Amino acid sequence: MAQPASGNGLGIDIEAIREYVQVQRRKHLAGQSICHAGQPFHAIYLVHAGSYKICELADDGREQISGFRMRGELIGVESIGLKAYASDVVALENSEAWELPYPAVLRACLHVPELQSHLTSALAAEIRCDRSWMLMLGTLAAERRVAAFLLDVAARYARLGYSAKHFILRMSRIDMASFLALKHETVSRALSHLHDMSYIDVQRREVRVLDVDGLRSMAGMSTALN
Amino acid sequence: MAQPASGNGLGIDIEAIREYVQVQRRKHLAGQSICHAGQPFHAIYLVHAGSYKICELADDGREQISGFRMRGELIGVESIGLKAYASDVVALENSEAWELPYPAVLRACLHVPELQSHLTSALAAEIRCDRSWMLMLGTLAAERRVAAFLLDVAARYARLGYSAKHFILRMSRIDMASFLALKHETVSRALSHLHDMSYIDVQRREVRVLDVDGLRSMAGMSTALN
DNA sequence: CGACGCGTTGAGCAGACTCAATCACAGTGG
DNA sequence: CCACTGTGATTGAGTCTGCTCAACGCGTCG
Repeated sequence: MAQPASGNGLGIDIEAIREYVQVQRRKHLAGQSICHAGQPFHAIYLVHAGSYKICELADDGREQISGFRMRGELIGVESIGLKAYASDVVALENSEAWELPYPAVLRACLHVPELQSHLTSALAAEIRCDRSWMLMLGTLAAERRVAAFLLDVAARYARLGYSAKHFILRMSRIDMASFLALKHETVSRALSHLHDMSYIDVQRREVRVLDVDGLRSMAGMSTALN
Repeated sequence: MAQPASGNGLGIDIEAIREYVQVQRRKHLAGQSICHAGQPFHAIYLVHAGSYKICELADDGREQISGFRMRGELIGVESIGLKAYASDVVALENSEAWELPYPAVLRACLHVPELQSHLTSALAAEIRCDRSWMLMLGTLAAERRVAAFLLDVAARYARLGYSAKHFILRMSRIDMASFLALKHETVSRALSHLHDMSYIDVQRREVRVLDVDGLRSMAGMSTALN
């Protein structure tokens, strides 16, 4: 049911909607934004390469990363129904996202009923993913959150066909910390400690997972499933 | 953009879909559940009276309240696309929710295109609401979270036509604490302190707001807007 | 090379937690 | 009617996790 979760598993079938939606390929250099909070909302995006971070902003300047997106995941869906985007989205590395103008997507839904239920399911999956992280952040201590985060990243790389045991973190410690509601020093210490306990091997952004079950038990996930 | 937020403002127009969807009124006594995580998903619900809490569950027994719902708000949308409900939903008092069988809702969307965009917007609003709380929980100290929570409750009562200055909290300190990722003693102390500072008057579950702007500035919300 | 951003590590502090006692209140049964 | 019980709320005292402040190392880039 719950599970680690992040992004939406269900990929939109691009080919099925090409007929109705004019898809634009948008490239972004590391640090460039897809959209800023407050800018007119006109499209959602499907990540095609690289990765992005989503940043929530408060009136008084507080801000927090609410998630990271990689290939096959949607961006901007939380702004549906609004006049303007609700958050900033920034490329973590040189990346590419496909722009799907939202009015066209809505029109396509009328012609392709499965698309409608796909979109709805994707939105619901996004909610479950957020809720799952709220649970993590609300109930796990710092080190356990970091363990859960690593497992999530690993699972997402695995889904894309990359190694779940050896990967490069695309985001800085500060971004990780912001997402996990911690300070970057705490994240750093947690990683060092996981290293000391031989759960992982970590050098800067390069991570090697040595003991998946160890990490899983820290993150409060049954080692049996998955 | 962000704002306090909770539930989805947009009420589904029941009359417009009565023709396609067989709506059942379901009453629940305090403590009774609408649904349990793992039970087959078949319907979403619209709260008609009373209030409910939504509870997320982890494999290892951890659990957390992820939100509260009152009149006009939807329940169960996060389970769309799944075979089974993702969370438990429990009535906080004697309440009533209208059951909308999901397959029928989907079918109705084909006949009433506005319903489709309404539903999508409602899901997106739910995501924004969750993100807004993630930001609160991730960036505000305990007392400020409690202040933000009170303002949110007040705003929701106001929207229903009740007083925003004097209301009864329907949930226990433990439920509030769970939602705010705190311990119930901390919530209790925070409320007492807000009382000491004359921002509120609180006796058990009865709350009187004495200084809205004071609370707003604590919660990091501009006092100008709204 | 020097500057800067990022990451790591240490020492001390403080906010939130834990444990525990007490109080208020509703429900129950003698 | 009141003692008894159980749950929820409040408050206190002491502890500890994660934060703050600060120094330092590494790597990149101008």
